[in-house]
Amino acid sequence: MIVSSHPTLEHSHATAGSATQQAYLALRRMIVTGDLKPGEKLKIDVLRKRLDTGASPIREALSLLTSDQLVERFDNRGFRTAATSHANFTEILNLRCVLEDMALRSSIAHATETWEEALVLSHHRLAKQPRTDVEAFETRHKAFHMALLANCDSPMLLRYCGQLYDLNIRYRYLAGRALDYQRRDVTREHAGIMHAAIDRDAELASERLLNHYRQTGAFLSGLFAGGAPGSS
Amino acid sequence: MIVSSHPTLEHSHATAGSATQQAYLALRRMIVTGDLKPGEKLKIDVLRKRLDTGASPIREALSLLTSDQLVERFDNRGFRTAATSHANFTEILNLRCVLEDMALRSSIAHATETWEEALVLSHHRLAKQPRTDVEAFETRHKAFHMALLANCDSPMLLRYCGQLYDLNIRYRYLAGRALDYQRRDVTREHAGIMHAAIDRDAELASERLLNHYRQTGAFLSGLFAGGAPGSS
DNA sequence: TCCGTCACTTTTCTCGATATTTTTAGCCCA
DNA sequence: TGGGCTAAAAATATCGAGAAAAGTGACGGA
Repeated sequence: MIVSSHPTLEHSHATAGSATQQAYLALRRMIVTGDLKPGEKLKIDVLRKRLDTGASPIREALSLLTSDQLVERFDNRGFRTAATSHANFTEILNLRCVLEDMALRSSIAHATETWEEALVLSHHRLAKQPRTDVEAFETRHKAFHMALLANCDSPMLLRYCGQLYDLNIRYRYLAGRALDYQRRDVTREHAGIMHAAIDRDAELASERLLNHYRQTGAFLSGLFAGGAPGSS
Repeated sequence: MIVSSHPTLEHSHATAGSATQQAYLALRRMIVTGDLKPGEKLKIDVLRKRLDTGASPIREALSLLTSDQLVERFDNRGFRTAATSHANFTEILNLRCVLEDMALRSSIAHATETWEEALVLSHHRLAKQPRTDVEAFETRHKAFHMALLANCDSPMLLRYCGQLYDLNIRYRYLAGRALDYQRRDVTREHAGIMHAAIDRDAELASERLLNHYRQTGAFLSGLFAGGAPGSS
């Protein structure tokens, strides 16, 4: 169901998979949710004990996380989580706006009934999910946003969007519940985007989507001035 | 000097580095140049013997190559090189056009003398490099194109451009010397792009750059019809 | 006081062996 | 003949120990 940014993992909350896979998922979540802080050194041994697995799976998982730009690797000097900064946040926001705009328009251009129905479904699930369970909410939130783009004809573009989504969500976690959720009626915004998409109105849908992002973006960006998230 | 698409490797033709690093570079080149064919199964043991190293470095190198979308990983089912297809080629071309357009404009907008000089230098090196040594030529060709974008203010965007460049060059290698170099005066095209950039004429530079890409693109695309490269 | 050097500690990286999973091939039975 | 089961083979994935590299801090000379 849930589109992962990485071709390797298919299951959303699967029981097992290889040790590497489990480590990958665990580490990924730890980084995205801020459990592992930006720029933090990732010592193999520490992680090995924490996740109760061997060094090889950890090492391989970290290498894979490199794809997602959540981890950086330094030859003979180990791994660390990607740093955060205001500039980086802005970059992500800008790239998302450009790429998601493309993807959304393409998605709408190729609209099918199946896509439309999947979109409605993901929206329903999102609307029904209470905000109390933050992780569950974020999972569905991503699922909804990816469902919007899912019908686009470019898997690579989709992959980039997924990646950028996760990088962005990381900043949301870092900002903490500061922005939970400002004063906006986000639910209404989602519905608005979805309806425009269903009506095949690419122009309107895109406008609403980008607005959606830019508002959260501006808010988060403001927090930086206040010195909230970020390492450097 | 040479901007690598991967933060890990700094040296262009360094002597050593870790075994993983060496494997990464070797495998990368093998895939890009078509020595390892698209969609090919990558058996650890075979590669281990071929590169005369352990299984761990191979494994880790392959995981890293995942970042570059040159390798795909399947849990418990090993690795294979990324497949090629006409659709994929088109995707890459389109993404490149959008992203390089952004990057180039940004690069020009932030133009400095240092950047300008580095650009001129890379162009000179490219012009001086005879086409007989294909790999050396391609290295400088990439260096030139990246130099154009290098001054853009978004490292992530740059990274994507570098990745896409390599994915594209792979198709060129696959097409073989079929397009070496059609009937165009590519050298003149490069000079044209560079001069527009130096003149800070973003509009013209971008137009020339995209034209440059689209022409090669159209040509390569034509080869697909003739059933030249690609696996599926 | 400052800088370079050396030995020591910590951490990363690599190897070879073993465990687990997938794939293949053979076989039986409808 | 063909589908499904089982055993053997092949490949992947994992572990634990040892080698190599980077980091640390004390000592000695200018």
